[in-house]
Amino acid sequence: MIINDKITKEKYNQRNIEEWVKEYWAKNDIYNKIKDKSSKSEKKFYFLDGPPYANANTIHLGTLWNKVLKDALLRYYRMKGFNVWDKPGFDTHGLPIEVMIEKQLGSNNKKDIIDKIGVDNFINKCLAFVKENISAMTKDFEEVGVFMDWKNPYVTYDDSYIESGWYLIRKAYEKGLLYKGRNVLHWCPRCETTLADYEVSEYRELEDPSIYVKFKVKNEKDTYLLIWTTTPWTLPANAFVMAHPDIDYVMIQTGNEKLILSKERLEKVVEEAKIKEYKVIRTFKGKELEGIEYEHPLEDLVKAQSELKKYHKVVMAPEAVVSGEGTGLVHSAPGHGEIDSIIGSRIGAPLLGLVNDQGFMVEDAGKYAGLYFRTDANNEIIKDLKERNALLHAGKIKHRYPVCWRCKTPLLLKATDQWFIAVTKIKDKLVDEANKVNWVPQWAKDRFMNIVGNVRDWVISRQRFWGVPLPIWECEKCHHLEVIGDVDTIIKLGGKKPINLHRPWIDEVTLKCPKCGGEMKRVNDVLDVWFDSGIAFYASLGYPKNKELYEKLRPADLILEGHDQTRGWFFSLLRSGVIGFESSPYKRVLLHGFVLDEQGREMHKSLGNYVSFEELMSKQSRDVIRYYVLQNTTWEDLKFSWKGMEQISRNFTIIWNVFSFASLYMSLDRFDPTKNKLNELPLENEDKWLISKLNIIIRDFNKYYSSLEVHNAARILMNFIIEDVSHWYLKIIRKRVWEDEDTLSKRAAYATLYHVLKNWLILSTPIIPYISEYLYQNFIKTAEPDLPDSISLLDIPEPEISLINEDIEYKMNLAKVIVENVLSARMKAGIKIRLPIKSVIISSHDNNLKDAVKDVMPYIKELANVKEVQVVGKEFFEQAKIYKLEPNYKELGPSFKKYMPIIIKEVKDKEEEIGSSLVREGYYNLKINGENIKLETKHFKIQATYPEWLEVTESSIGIIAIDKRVSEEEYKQGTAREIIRRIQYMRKQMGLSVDAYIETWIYTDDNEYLSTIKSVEEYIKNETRSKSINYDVPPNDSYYRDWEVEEKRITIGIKIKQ
RNA sequence: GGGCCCGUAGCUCAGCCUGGUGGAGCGCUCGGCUGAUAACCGAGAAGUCGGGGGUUCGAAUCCCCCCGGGCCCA
Repeated sequence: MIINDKITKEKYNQRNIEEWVKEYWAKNDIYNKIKDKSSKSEKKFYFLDGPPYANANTIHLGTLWNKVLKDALLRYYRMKGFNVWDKPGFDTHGLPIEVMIEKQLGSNNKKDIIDKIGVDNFINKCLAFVKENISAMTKDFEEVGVFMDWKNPYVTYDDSYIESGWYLIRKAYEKGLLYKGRNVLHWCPRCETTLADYEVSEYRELEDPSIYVKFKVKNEKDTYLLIWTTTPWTLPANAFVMAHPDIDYVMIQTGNEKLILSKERLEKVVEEAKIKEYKVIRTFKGKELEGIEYEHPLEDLVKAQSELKKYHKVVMAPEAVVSGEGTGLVHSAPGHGEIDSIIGSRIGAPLLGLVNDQGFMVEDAGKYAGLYFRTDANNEIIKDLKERNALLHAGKIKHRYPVCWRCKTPLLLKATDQWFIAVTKIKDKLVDEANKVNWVPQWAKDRFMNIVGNVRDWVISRQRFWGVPLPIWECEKCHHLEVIGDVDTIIKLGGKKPINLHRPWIDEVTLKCPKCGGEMKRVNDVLDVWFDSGIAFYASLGYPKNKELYEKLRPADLILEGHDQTRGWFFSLLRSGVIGFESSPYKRVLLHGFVLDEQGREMHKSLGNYVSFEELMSKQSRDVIRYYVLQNTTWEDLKFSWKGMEQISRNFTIIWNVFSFASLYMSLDRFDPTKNKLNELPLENEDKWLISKLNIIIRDFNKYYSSLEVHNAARILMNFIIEDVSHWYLKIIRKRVWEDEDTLSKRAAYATLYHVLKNWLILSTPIIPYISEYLYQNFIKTAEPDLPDSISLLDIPEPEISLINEDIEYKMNLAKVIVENVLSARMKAGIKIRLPIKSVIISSHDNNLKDAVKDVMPYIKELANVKEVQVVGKEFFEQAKIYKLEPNYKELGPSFKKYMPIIIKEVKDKEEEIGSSLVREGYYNLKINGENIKLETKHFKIQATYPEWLEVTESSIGIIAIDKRVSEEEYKQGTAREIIRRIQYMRKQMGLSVDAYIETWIYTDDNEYLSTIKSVEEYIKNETRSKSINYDVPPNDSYYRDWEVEEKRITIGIKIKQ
């Protein structure tokens, strides 16, 4: 079929295009057609989607980038003939969602959930909330053209998913990795749950007491250990004092008391405590303090102290003593400090905590029982210390203090019983498996290996509700434990399958103890939410219920997420993979960056720099957004800029114009691509050149995709259509295309352009699928109706290496250089392009130039308006008078190394002499310290001043000059072009179609000028499709206007000629 | 405090691996072109290549230290 002119007639509007395409895809079920095609392939491609957290009803720009990048890759792999697994996922459990629902329901703590709201009600609310969010987020993803299996996403709240989770816990148990332990961990007293290390991510500037407390040394009169703390509430749980064996300590006398503290801190402490007079009695190493016993100032007020008393000694703990703060003596409460607990267990001190789950002091805290830790307990303790003369000084300190990442409540450290997986035991295997993974970019691997090398045991239990229930049942009688791997086992052990595997329903399931026959109840905890997404690699495929699918697809061929997921998802996947399957669940990882604001700061609603998905979509079109995020270097952060997108949107106009140009002329000439095959037509050099370029693009595009450099693929794609096709090729073929007659040359140009545009469109599909589908449907497919229903059903082309033509590349590049230089010389000389240049003179070191120029003459003629090009020997420019030299360090350096500074100086001093010798002889002998140094032309860039009639420019190929002298003949032609341009302009103003014929009137009272015009009448007639030219005042019914051309007044009139 | 990434023109970024006179696009000023023109071409202004030190005849590039931003951890 012939090409129609739909694209030409249409006014370009990207948004309308996208709406049309969106509708087209929906109506014609394109996604499923693509899936059908892809699923027939034997080449598997298991892509695993990192599930976004379903806690909002819209997506962030980062999430958008994430999915668009995934889409750009999946579309590519499908078009490469892979059977692509594209199930998206959503992460749905966890504390953040619980907290949001709590806020919604006005709950303040766990007790409210249990007593007022009801756990079943609460869970149902959480479920409804995430379901709504999932459908809203899905809509957003679809809105930017993400083709994934949205009808069948995996969601972590599904019973089947939960059961898959149990499988891993059971596996860990079977391998002896699951254990219950008592550890000091961060605890949120509002959420009443422990937080894993990585959840302690938020800090606030908070004010705390900063107190210096005196611990009396036993059996020494008026002698005290001086300790410093910002957490007075931990003092009741004090067990011992830590000191550094190698640093210097001092004993000072102040008043009638002796204080012991570190030498380094003495000055600071004295100043802060406002001690006026003191004397250093003795200086000694910390080692000497080891074993010194002390009396705790609150001993009698705290019940627990009767137990802790026996540990009241100074213990050596270099790892716990920071030299820059405090007093060098650190009070230690093993139940409330991480390092404290480690040192404590070394000396056998118990992990005794005195704060309950809600943050209040417990019974064992004696006098302080019932007080909230950071407020009332602190105050009361400080008061008592003061009364007992145990307080040297009480000040305030503002410091970064960890708060709960969801509810912002200040955290505390507290010893609790939790379930762990002993990841440290499988560290070697983790490292081995991690090493097999291919990372893009490379450096991400170093980062990851560093993380893997520092693993700690994984606290999997959380004391919450909305999560995968921990599948552990304990016998009330004999304390036997059963770790359940699936629902069948529940039934086998006498339990009933609940209507839903979540709490509270699962809590009601009791089992019969196989050991003693007693009743077994489930441990109340749920699993860390990181557990959920970490098992996605098999759980999203229904394993182990359905073993086949995972066995077929494993391992994932590609995962890709933001660089924050290095420690997050990438790591938890690996961990689960090794625990459950002894192998890494993925082969390849691609990192992408974050979306930051224009200044490179994080986007926050509170900072006012936040751009929402909605705002973005209301201001920009989908393809522009897609291209904008995809062209950014994938693993670097994206500084979001409206202007940047605006720029890209302008490039889209050019894309459109290219197709519009093609459609205009091809339709006018009734060009049929199916009947005009590229290999049957006589291609001109420029055609061969463009096809060569195209094949380079195809080659590189595939290369970039295979190394996951989508940004480079996107960049070369745009660069090609703009620079090579629009700016260069279309300009060159204009003359051929304007021909009225049906020539083979014209057809060759059309066939070339059609071939290139079609292939370009196919390549661009994964990146900008809307415009490419639209142009495919309305430009390609109208001409080739037998093609499939969507451009996405075509294959990504393979490069035809034999068509990559270096010779033509070289020549075309030569033409570009010459044209650019001629234009530049014209500019300097003030000669308009309409005025032909008689002669261009080139002197080059390139010996092939003379022949090459012949081949590219047409381009130079056409684009630079030049009559002839002379390639001359370098002697031609010897007429020049003055030579200026610029050293070419790249050449000079390697040749002369150490002599460089002297050479540079000599060259400056004897510039003209050296210059003219270089030009005339080709070399110059420079004597330095009696040594002869031969300078050659290649060592310098030579500049010269030339005669008046020459305008000279320098280029990479040599000297390019134009002859500025304008003869009669050139003047005539220039005049013709002046007139032509104005007539063309008027034609356009009138809205005439390009092939319409006109009648033309030209009137001027300058007779000399008129005769010039008359002498080029034929040329003007031809170019403007004028049937005749009348040298008279235009009639009133013509379209006419006055012009001033080179200071001459002229009236031109035109009228359509039927 | 530690690990990794980033810092180049007013803006967005390439160049860095493999050292050789600092680039592109946009924006600005001036000039030109014109039958795909919201396009295009040319010229100009604009840079301590984050700062300092080192290696080298020569450093944006390699090495060390520091500063700012990001991510992850402590």
